[in-house]
Amino acid sequence: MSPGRMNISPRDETNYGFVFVSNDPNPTDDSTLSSDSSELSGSGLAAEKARRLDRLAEMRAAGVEPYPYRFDRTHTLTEARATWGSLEPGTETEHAVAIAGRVMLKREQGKLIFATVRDRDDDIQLFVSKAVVGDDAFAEIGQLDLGDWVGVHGTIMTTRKGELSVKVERLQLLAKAVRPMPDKWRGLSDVDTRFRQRYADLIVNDEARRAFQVRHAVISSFRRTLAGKGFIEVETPVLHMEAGGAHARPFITHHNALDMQLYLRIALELHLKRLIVGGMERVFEIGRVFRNEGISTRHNPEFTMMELYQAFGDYSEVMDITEELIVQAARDSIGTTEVDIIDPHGNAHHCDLAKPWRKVRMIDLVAEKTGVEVHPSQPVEQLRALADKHGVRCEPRWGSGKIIEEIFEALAESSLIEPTFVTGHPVEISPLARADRNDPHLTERFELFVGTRELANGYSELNDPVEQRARFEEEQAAKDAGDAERGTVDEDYLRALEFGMPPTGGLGIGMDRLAMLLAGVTSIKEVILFPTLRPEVF
RNA sequence: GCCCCUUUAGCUCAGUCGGUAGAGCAGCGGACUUUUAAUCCGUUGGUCCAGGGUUCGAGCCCCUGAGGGGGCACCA
Repeated sequence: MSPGRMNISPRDETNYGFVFVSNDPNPTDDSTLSSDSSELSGSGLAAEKARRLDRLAEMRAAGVEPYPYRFDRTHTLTEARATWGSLEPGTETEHAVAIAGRVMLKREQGKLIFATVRDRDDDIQLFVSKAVVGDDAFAEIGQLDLGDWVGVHGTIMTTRKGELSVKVERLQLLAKAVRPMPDKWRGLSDVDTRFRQRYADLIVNDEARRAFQVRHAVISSFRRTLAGKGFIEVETPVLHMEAGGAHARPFITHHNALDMQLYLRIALELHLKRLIVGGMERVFEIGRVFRNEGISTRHNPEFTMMELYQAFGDYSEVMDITEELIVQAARDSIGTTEVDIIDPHGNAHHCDLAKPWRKVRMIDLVAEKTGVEVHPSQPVEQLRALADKHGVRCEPRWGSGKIIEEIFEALAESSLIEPTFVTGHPVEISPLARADRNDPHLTERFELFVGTRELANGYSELNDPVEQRARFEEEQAAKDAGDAERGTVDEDYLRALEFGMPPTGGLGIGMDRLAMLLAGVTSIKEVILFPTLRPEVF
């Protein structure tokens, strides 16, 4: 123990006392009556922080900066392990390295200290010998706390048991952790804390880090695949005058200078198609959209969509792209196309995503489940009766197409475990999709379901401005009749279509849900770093 | 919005019949020159989520509320 620990200067005491009091407004228990140093003898959170802050003060008093500005490392730990990971046990080398990371574990053993240091992708053991670093440095290293960031100069070695290690010659504190780490072995399991304090979750939970690595790999895979196909990545407005392109309630916000109500976007669709009108031919955007709806294991109010639009294509081509994007993302993120799909009941279904995906019309799935042929051209009373028979509640204003969708969702959706393209949605529920070339009541549309979750949605884009206006007017009429999620007439979008949009195939993929599938997690919060939560009470 | 579950030390968790709070880790003191969730000895640490109520006595029973989780509804 260094002399300074027991005998801090008055200035340090003042400093330390201020911090302590600010963190604990009520330090009036008996232990504080004797002296400041007695605050260091407890082991509550406040006392633990106080001890660590005290160490900071000692270091500063000794002229050592505990928060230096930079550290130049020669190797990441991944690189070090790749280079020397196969050394024989008991090897000493002359290879000098400089590595950096966070102290995760510490094992003091007499005149040796072993510590495990981790950087972003790997960890390595530090081997500290009193005989090598000297008494003073050994004592200082012994003062390190779990969680501290350190930079280390040393040589590569392996221990008798074969553990790759850096034999420390010089160790520098890069940043002091003044708050104790969560449990070193069991991590952090309280989900509230995990989501609110994601930093702590990432420090101690390998699974959390892995899920976000998968998410990153999926998104970068998409960018590569799309770049290879000649798609251009664009960014379109988040603040919208009209919240169009999907059926959803928007968030409302306000611009002060323009004194104008604005909506946060609920989809990327209408702006991207304007770019197809403008001749950009192949565009995509990976962007945040916002829907003012409930929160669940599958829904976060803000989530990430990838939408793409391809001129001269139709929905069948877009289905091919969908499959290619997702299969490649699986390879790039988890190294295989074999996944265990976890259904809402928690059962795992092994599945090879690389197998061709089933394509089935929505009306055929409904017929399969009910034994009755259905079609949007049928009278609404007939379909309402069918819905009643299967316990599906209908609202009076719903037409035949909407009722078919409701029956599909109630009866068929839960059986769609393996990747399935559900196609041929009724026109009524697809205001931006082009009518089927063989059936005016259906659209050339598909939704991809995996593990009963909807992952993607695409169609042959409606490019007839007259037809689009009529569809918008139906949406507006439904909205005026009280259906808050229906759309409005977007005059600027219609003007764009009037300039002429080439035949176009479009696609939207829910990136969060795809990341869930490939990461093998059952809650969307596991793939969103900072999910929406109620405010924490401090 | 509704229903169910949950909340105990910094972290992970026990807590029996209602009798006044425990363990492991972390921390602190000590031993140890090849450990690795190091080990061993000693030791500090509690607004039992909050507020009411019942009771001689509440972590435990009752009521209300809050956070979180799951489900339903809504949706992608």
